[in-house]
Amino acid sequence: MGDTCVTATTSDEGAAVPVTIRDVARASGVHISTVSRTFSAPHLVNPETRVRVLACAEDLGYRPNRAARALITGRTHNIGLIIADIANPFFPPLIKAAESQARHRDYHVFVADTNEDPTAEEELVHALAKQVDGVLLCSPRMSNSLIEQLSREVPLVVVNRQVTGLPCVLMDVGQGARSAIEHLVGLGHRSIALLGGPRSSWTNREMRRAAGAAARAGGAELTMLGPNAPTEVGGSAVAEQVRRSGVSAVLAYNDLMAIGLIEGLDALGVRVPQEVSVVGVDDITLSRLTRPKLTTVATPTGAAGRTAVDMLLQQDIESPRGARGSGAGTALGVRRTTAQVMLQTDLVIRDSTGPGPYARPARPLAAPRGPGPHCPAGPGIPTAATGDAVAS
Amino acid sequence: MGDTCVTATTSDEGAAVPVTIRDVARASGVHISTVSRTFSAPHLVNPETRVRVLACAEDLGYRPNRAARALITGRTHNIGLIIADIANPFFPPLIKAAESQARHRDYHVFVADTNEDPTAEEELVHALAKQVDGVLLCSPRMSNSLIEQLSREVPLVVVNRQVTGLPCVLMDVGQGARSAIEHLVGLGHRSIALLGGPRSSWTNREMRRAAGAAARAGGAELTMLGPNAPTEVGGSAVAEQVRRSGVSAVLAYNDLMAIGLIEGLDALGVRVPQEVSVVGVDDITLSRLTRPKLTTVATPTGAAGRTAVDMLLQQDIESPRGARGSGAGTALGVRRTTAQVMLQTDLVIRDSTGPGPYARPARPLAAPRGPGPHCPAGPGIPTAATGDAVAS
DNA sequence: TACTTCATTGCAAACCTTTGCAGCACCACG
DNA sequence: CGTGGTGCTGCAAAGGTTTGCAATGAAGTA
Repeated sequence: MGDTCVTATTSDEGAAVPVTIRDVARASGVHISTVSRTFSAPHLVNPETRVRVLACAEDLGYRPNRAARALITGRTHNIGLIIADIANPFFPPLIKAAESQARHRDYHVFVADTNEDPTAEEELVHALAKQVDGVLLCSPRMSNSLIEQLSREVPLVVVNRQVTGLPCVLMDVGQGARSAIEHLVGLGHRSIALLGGPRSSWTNREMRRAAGAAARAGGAELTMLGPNAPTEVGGSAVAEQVRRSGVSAVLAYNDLMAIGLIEGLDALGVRVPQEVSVVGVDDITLSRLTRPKLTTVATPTGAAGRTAVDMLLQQDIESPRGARGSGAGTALGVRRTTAQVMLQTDLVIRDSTGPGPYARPARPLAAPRGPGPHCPAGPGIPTAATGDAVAS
Repeated sequence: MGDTCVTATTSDEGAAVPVTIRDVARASGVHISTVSRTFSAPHLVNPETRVRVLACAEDLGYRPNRAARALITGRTHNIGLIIADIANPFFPPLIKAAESQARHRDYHVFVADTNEDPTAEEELVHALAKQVDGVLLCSPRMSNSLIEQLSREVPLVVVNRQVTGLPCVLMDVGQGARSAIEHLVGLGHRSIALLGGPRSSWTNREMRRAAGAAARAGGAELTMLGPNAPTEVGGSAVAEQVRRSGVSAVLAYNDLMAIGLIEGLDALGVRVPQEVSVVGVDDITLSRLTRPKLTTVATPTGAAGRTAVDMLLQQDIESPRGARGSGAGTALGVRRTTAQVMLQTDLVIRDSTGPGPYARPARPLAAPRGPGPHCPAGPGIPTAATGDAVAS
């Protein structure tokens, strides 16, 4: 085992004797149903008995078995959160917001990472299906039809993807891409590259569409580069290609790629923003820490997490899953309400964009460092919509 | 709802009719037990029947209910992973390694974030207890005694904390802190600060101990600063204090704090490493992206994740939890094997450390930028021990 | 006093699956 | 022909909980 130091000891330890509702019933001299009610419907049991039962439960260290409860009620009070890549700093704020929102409603969140792998996504939905009351699918890479199919197995809310008939939380990256392109055109750039992300990404398609339109409108030429891995190395890998293409500005699929690209250009001796301007998307905290600080399209990730949880729980509550009456009954479809909410994005101008070759020298060659003229006050907090606005 | 755009539609959709083993049995004309065996013990059922059952199952879209199965077998094939802060880039590599290792052994991983909150930690262990076969506790903030108590409820493996009697995966931050101090002393620093992390962190205590000893041995004075939040803002918040203290070098609890500190010093006009040298711990990817690149103690996070999963599964397999015989039987303790493994750390020298006031001018004042003289080849890949070495 | 109402509790079925045991048919062997 | 074995299947209990229904007793009402 080489360098690793291992010490091992064997010990007799109190085995995990699972204490059940039955033990508590025996100890407190009541029927198990009374114990059950003490926990799940306290108003139905005599205060005296209640305290006695609670005391015994406390004493024995009893904890209700949520799995067994779920078997009957059909509600686990868990929600699943499937994430394309935990290592992408875009997601943690979303995860935390979702967890906090869920906690307020007495739900727990189980996060799972798919490594951007569609197969893992599908498998995880199946694995989670019976253990959670619903699943949040964040930036899924699988096909729309598969998502629809899976949604029949477990309630789904999709984030960063539009699937008709399913509740979706979207961020207006179209608007964001447009603002970015307009910003660049305004700075005097006429030859711009769009650094694409994963092919199966909805965000990617939206950006292409919107950026293309905005470039046409602004009289600029837009070169599409990609698809690429949405990571730092994905960005640095195309630095050479960017240089050869001769563009003076780049809009990247996300901040990670933008940062990677800047690194790559730096290694090639290309200066940002003096020779090439770079814009990212997401406004991850990292984008404030690199030099130059990154101009980027801020996405309201926290609001997205909260909204998604709200939508899931709302949809979930109105149609309990474990319909008691089995077989013979009406197998009619449930009238289900689906909503799509679109959250605003905001361009945050920092130091990675500067004047391009066609910049009007109206003002005496503004210093490329420092906040651009458009820069709003402060670090650019997006006007994130609060997540509680879900139409019925 | 202000800026948010919401569209809502109502649709009739196929309800999630849960198809059970019974439906499959009816459809294929066999008893439910045969269906069960088709999935969990295929060799016991006639090949012909098997294909028929499988066809029906496929047809009906049957998926075994893992929760119900767990109720009987006592095994969920899930493992829980409780993380102090998902947003800390230290954790994602650990999470991914754990997930990959678990997947190889046909387990799923549920991640939960506690926001560095001990209460949330305890609550999550309880919530997970019956839904997983074991829990990995990463950098826990609760007390040792509480951890021991919880370990009676569900098998636990602790990462980044030493708890006697429990399996632990540790990283040798003591050694790391020593190397860092020796590195600084060697550069001619005699007045060094230790930027502490959370008070309840085992790593924090280890670092204090080891750094203190190393400083004494090297004839340097060590100032303890903290406790602080183990984040970027936690680091930048003490920049002023660091400047006032007059030290020429700082060892930070982790990279995030180190980076925050550098930011803060930069804002104060203090240059790193010319005026103050800074060393971090963890070697997160970010530490290669900031300027100056961070000198840091690399911790083998991936190996830690893999090892922890291995230890949990090993401990788990040898003592199945759902002991069939209930009450009357022997309530003796199970003979349980616990091991502690210590993984190596490695100092990676980059650009945030330079000569101190007592540097020997042996060589003509080396340029402070660029890799230091000790820098090994490449980006400093730590010689991480592979995680499969767990003694029994 | 007789009847209704209410609060509290017990009973037992149900949720979905696994699994020890037993039954059955069939074959081979002596 | 009897015996034993084998391969497959069914039966029913078990796992921990919830919940509709019924039973009990007490209090209130006429």
